[in-house]
Amino acid sequence: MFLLLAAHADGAALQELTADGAPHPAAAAPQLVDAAELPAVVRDLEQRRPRWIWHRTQDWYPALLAAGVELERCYDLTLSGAILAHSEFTAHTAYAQNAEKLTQDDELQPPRGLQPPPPPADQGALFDDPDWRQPSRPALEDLRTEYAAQQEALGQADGSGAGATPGKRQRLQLLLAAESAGAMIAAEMQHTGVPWREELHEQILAGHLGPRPPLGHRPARLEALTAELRQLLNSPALNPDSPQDLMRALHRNGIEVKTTRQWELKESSHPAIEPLLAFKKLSRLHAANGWAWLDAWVENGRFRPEYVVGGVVSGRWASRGGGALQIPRQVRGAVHADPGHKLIVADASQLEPRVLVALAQDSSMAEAARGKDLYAGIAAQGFGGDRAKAKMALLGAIYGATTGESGRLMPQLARMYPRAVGFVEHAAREGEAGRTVTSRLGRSSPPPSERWRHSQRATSAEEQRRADALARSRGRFTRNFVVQGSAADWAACWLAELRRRLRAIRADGTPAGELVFFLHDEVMVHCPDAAVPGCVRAIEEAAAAAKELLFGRIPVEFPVSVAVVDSYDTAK
DNA sequence: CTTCCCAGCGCG
DNA sequence: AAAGCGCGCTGGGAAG
Repeated sequence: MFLLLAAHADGAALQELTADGAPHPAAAAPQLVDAAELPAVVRDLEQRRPRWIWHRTQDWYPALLAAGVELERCYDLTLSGAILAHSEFTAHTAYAQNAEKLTQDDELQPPRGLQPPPPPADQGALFDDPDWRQPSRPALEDLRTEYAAQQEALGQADGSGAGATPGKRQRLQLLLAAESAGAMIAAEMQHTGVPWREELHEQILAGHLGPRPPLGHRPARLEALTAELRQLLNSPALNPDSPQDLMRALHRNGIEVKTTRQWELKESSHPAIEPLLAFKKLSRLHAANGWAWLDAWVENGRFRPEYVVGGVVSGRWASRGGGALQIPRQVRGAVHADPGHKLIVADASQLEPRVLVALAQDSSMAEAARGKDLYAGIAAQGFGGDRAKAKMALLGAIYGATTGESGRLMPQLARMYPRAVGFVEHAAREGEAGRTVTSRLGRSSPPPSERWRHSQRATSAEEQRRADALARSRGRFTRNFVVQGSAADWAACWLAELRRRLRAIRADGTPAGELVFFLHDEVMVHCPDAAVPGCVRAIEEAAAAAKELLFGRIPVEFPVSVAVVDSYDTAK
């Protein structure tokens, strides 16, 4: 069952659709629902297990969650439209070609059918009416047309799979489902929040920085380090937070650095370096995750960041506010399970290299990946057992390193694993030539900008040099995109499969854990003690399911390492 | 005064 | 040891 939900007057309009997006013949007229009644109506309809189709998950789901309504599945028209408009799998469709026309002038314009209605003609008179600049709320019929167009494009994605290998249409359909599920999970995780013990965070801060200072003042420990630095560098007014100021002071004292980055400072043995590095470390803690952060982002024992699904071109999530995807190790001790609960922290070990093995179907590297530690396997096969070397070589191949240690190791890696290295090299060539590359499930890299294409028509030698540098830079991007993007595909499926299993456990009436955090290749579940074993199993089964959804039955494992802990800092 | 960019560093 | 990918956030500092 497909139910389209659109904004209407002071509430919503609801319409049942067929699978291809036509109005369902049995219920031709949309149902109008008052905003106040909506949660109850939706809860009631959910019993028929529909797929909810809506413009943006963010517009509807948070309020429903706040009203206590959880839903099983949805179709997010904005996220799906963005994928379909750019995917190589649908590039030949009318949908993608129309989208391209519409976005030629403005990269950020949403797919057709999703633009907000133009403001009313007498907009000037409404200047102080807050309503006219509200975010887009497309009408039901526009959304229905858009859904039908997306389904048509999806149906035209060519190729069903060979044997057990999923074909392009299936993969793209899977990606849209996983992306939409991700949008629901993001809203649910924001609703639930990460369990965060403020008093533990404050203990960490006090231990490093001293007691909480008055507003606008440096904490005692930073004050003391500043005084010490001013003396050691003979600079009584030095502000060590200012790179320019600091650079001048360092130069006056014969410390000839080109930047003030920590690794460059470490080269010097001047007595001021040690307190300076200590200052930088603590200053960072204070500025990014200090008392002000705690005041702004943690409430009633929960950290509730906003996740931005589809916020990264590769398919990774981004976040807005609170730096949710950069929780430093220093403060992870404050992430603490409630009484009678555990945190289950699971991460996919060496995800990107393993994804590369599967993408390239490199059987030699698959052999090396049989054990828990892929890098050790590679080291044993050809780097004299030197794991660090093997790791640097492989990451260098994925990132496109050309110089330094990892650049030097590339030829050997290429001899050992011609298929895996050839795969990323091919992606790099495509990018250098201005073409697009695509993840396993069909998310494509953006085309080069007009400025980039223009640069490639260089005439002078100087222009040519710059053009080549830009081309290589884009090659590194597309090289990484196929791996990072496919890893994001895998992670999205892992997450969606895990959510499904946790819901199934809960539906039995058994207590189950809740997803509270997701970070590229890592999930955190907050779980009643009794539910831990079932939850761990769900995490592992979901990982196996994700592999099969992406690649079919192939002899490459994606092991997850699972830690059951009270506190996040003891997870790794 | 506000707005924008940079350097630096946190995460994967 | 210090290159190569993707992000967000902060304070400083320049530009408007």
